[in-house]
Amino acid sequence: MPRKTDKRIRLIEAAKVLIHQQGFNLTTLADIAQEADVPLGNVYYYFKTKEAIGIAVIEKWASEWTERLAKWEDIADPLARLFVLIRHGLDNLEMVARFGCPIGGLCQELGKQGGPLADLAAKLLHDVLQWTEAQFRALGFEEKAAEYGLTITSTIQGMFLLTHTFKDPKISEKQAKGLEDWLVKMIGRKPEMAAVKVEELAYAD
Amino acid sequence: MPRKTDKRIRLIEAAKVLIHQQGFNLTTLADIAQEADVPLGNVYYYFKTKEAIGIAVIEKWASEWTERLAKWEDIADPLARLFVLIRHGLDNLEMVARFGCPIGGLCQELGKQGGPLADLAAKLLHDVLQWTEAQFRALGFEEKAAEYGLTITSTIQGMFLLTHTFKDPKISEKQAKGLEDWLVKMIGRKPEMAAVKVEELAYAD
DNA sequence: GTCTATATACAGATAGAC
DNA sequence: GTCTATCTGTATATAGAC
Repeated sequence: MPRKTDKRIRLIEAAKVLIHQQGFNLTTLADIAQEADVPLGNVYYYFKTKEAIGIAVIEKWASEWTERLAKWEDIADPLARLFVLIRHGLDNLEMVARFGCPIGGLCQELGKQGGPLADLAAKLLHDVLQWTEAQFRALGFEEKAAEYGLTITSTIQGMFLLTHTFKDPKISEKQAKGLEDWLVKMIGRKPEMAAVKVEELAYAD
Repeated sequence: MPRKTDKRIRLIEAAKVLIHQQGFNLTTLADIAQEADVPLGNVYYYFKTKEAIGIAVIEKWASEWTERLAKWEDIADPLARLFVLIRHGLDNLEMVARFGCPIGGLCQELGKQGGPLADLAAKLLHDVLQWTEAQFRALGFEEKAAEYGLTITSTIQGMFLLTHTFKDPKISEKQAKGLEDWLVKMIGRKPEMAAVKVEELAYAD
């Protein structure tokens, strides 16, 4: 039996996909309504404005990532956690090649416009950045944690942008390998990946 | 005496600025016409469609960068050339913090849409990428030139995205320093910057 | 070449019957 | 809660006088 929030969820999911694929400004409410199989006029019962849908979509990304990052905290080795983050980015490279990084795309597009959407999008990336910093602190880096966290996050975003621009997943594969090598060399050991369970690597749906 | 192409040039310049600041899709022909001080209807005498303006703007960026990269070829030391590229990116950090990297922004936004605009935007980044690869080859790297070129270009794009997202020029400053340190360590020496003339560092207008 | 007026299309948003 | 019909604004693009 469809619950009260059923259509709302379908609308958010449809908007999440379409905004990733087309960008926020090019995605119309009619697009979203059609993809969610909801009549256009009915959309406004669930969301007062287009911006409200944008907010809901970004909050959906935020909750997914909060959950994902929290789950990875179960991994014993902080270095292995960083490896899992990097490898997670390699799971959907075909998507990244076609449409770019969902988070990076939102930050780029909405960052220019300012307002609540820009702030929320920035918070998405900020959460990831903070998490990476925390891993470096757990590895014993106090002073350099912020810099290294920035390097990881920035490198991943850079490789995604080039992967998207040149439609070439190999770019991310090569750059990710380089990033892992950098980590191993800097920490002085390899990650304890044996203890990482498969479920913790799976892409949450 | 205003030449035949005077308005055309004003329109391209206005579009170049506005598209950087607002993105391509959010920039209207009315915006561009007003900024260039040209009546809206007259715009269509110079450009048949909005896409045609987009093409002209990207070609303008392309010619600027072609000239800039060619000028930097005059620098004797290829390592110094790479340093000049990195430091060029630090010249307009307030702009980058507000509106992101012009090239990266175009690649991100237009890459999703496909078509001629996406291809032309990708070529912008491709030209820079190729140039960086050439510098590594000039430094004696044959096999690794492609990988290192990718690393430089990708790192710069990543730091610009985070600088824009968090509105913090310090991010680029710190990451650029890290990139320079990586280069110095890898090449095994510092760049010959003494021979780099001030004019070669100046931002072409 | 220039510019006003306007055609056309479609976006976000609302009214109101059901 | 749902959905059709529609309002209103605005974007791209064109027509045609000057």
